[in-house]
Formats: sequence, structure tokens, C-alpha cells
Amino acid sequence: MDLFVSKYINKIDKKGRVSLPSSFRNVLPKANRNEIILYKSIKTPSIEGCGIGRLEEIAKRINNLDFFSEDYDDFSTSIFSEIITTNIDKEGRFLIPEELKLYAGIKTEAAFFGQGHYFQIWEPNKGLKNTEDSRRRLLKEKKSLRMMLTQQK
Amino acid sequence: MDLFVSKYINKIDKKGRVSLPSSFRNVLPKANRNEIILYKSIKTPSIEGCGIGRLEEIAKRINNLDFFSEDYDDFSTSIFSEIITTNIDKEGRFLIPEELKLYAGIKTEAAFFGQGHYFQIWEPNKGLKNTEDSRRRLLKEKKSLRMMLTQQK
DNA sequence: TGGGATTATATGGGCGTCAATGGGTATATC
DNA sequence: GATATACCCATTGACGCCCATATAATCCCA
Repeated sequence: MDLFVSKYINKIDKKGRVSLPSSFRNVLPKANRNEIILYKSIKTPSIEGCGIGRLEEIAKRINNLDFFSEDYDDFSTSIFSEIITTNIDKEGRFLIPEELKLYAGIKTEAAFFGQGHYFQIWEPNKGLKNTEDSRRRLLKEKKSLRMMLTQQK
Repeated sequence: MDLFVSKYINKIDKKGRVSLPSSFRNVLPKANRNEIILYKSIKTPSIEGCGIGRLEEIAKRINNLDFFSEDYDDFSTSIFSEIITTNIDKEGRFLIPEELKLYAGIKTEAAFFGQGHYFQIWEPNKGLKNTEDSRRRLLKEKKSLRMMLTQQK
């Protein structure tokens, strides 16, 4: 499985360490299994994360923008300076930077939600509520959801 | 990781020394890990820096501008003639030239912002405000910051 | 197939190393 | 000699590495 799926709630210890769920670790490429990137989610009070391979793709994309445009600086600043790389120790744990914990309201526990090619980290209660809300919103759009799920090809 | 990412705020001591963040030092090629170049940012009151290897890349960027335009001379002059090389000591610290400190309004603390292939040094408050402004511009103009971050391939 | 043995995961804690910072002193530049 | 800069050493706190334990999952064999 090469996608981040399922959800897990792990504890943050006194040193601030938290285990990246084992199944998430296995999604990371063997070459860079000890480093991930984290950044503030744009739409929600949560942290998003993924392997560093993605960072190179992002860099490439930004490089294609006009270097002397204002957009270039805006993207470059909003992305590169806001992305945080963090190391995963031998036991599969990492540190969530204080600023990101504040942003997500995380204190003693972190809820990991697989999102396919990336994952989100939430304060557990907020995360669960967000899941319910998402589902509720989807069901309201019953028709389109059914189409999406059952449509062939 | 071969990109400048994240942000750090370091102190400038009485002698004017400031630590280049460890993760930034690691981006510099092992061959020239004790030397960086600094220059005034064209668009913002900040200092930009990178390894000396990037000089060629900067030259290329400028060359892509219309040679006969006013911009060409302006960029060429304001960047190349203003580039300053500075050495990094054994502890990873360097001196920010007085002229550049003045330009950026830096006094006792320097904020380092990763920008991918280069980095910026700001007076901390100005730098943080700039980050907010950048993000606000992107979101308001619906430029797809989210796409940039999550898009596949 | 049941139950003990082995392995993996999440978690806790000790300790050495490194990064950031401060300061003394030698060397150099003028 | 005065100022600036590089090298050396010291301190502090954070982080990485190592080891240990508990619980859960898996395996293995009679």
C-alpha cells in the first residue's frame, strides 16, 4: 500500500515525541524513511504532512513561475518558509514543532488521518468532529456522491 | 534535503555574529560550506543569500530578461555589484555587513526564511508580517496555493 | 485448532552529541 | 595602537540514539 489511509490516535510524550503510525511510515520511500515535511493546512486547523519527495516536486513547480513576478515570491514564501522538515527517530517518532501544535490546538494527543498522498494531524476531538461534518456535507450531496462512488470508468 | 526550508530566528551577538541555521548550512555544498553570498533583495527590504554556486543560476535568470530593457541594467547592476561574499566560522556563524543590516532594518535578531534554492534574512517582525501578507494575497486572489501543495505530478 | 512463543508497535526514560550562544585572545589591517 | 575578524574554548538546552517495557499482532507447532 503506497497511500496514507485510516486514522490513528497517538500520545505525545513529555519530550514532545509522537509515533508516526506504522502504516504511514511504510508509505514513505525506503530511501527517505526518516524524514517528513509538515505544514499548516490551508483550509482547516490541522497539520498536513508527507514524505520529502513531494517537496522536490513543489520546488520544481515553483521554479516554473516567473522568477521576477510577485507570485513567485508569494508562493516561495508561503510554501518554503512555512514547510518544516522533521526527523523520524529509530522508533518511528518525531517532534511536532510548537508553532504547528498551537495552530492545530494539539496538546497531549495527535490524531492522524490518512488522505491518500498526504495525511493530516488533528487535535483528536476536532478531527473526529471534522470527519462527521465532512460526511454530513457529502450526504447532503447524495446524488453526486453516489455517482462518484458507483460510476464505472 | 538540498533546499532551504523553514524559518528560524537567531540572535546577533555583540560582535555582530549570527548563526546560519544548521539545516541551511547542510544545504551548502561540502566543498564550499564556509562561504555564502549575500545581496539586497530587489523586491523586499530583506537580504537574500545562498551558496556561491548559485551565482551562475542568478546570471542565467537575468540573462533571460530583455537585454535592451531598462530592467536588465537595473537588475544586473543592483544584484551583481551588490553581491557580498562572507565567510562562515567554525561554529557556523557569519557577519552581516552593516549596509545590509541597515537595508533590512536588522538590529539584534535575524529571521531566516527558506526560499528553496536561496534564503532571505529579515528583521523578525517585518519578516513575519511579510509571510502573512504573502499568504493573504495568494488566498484572496484564489491563486491555488492548495494545488501547489497537494497536486500530484 | 488452541495456546505458548516470537515479533512488532506504541510508549517511557537515560544519556551523549550537537546547535546556538557567549566570551577570551591572537592575528591582521590600516 | 585601534578596530575588525578568525580561531579557540565554554555553557546551555534541545534533540538523537540507545535501551527497556507493555500491549497487540502474528507465527508456529503439537
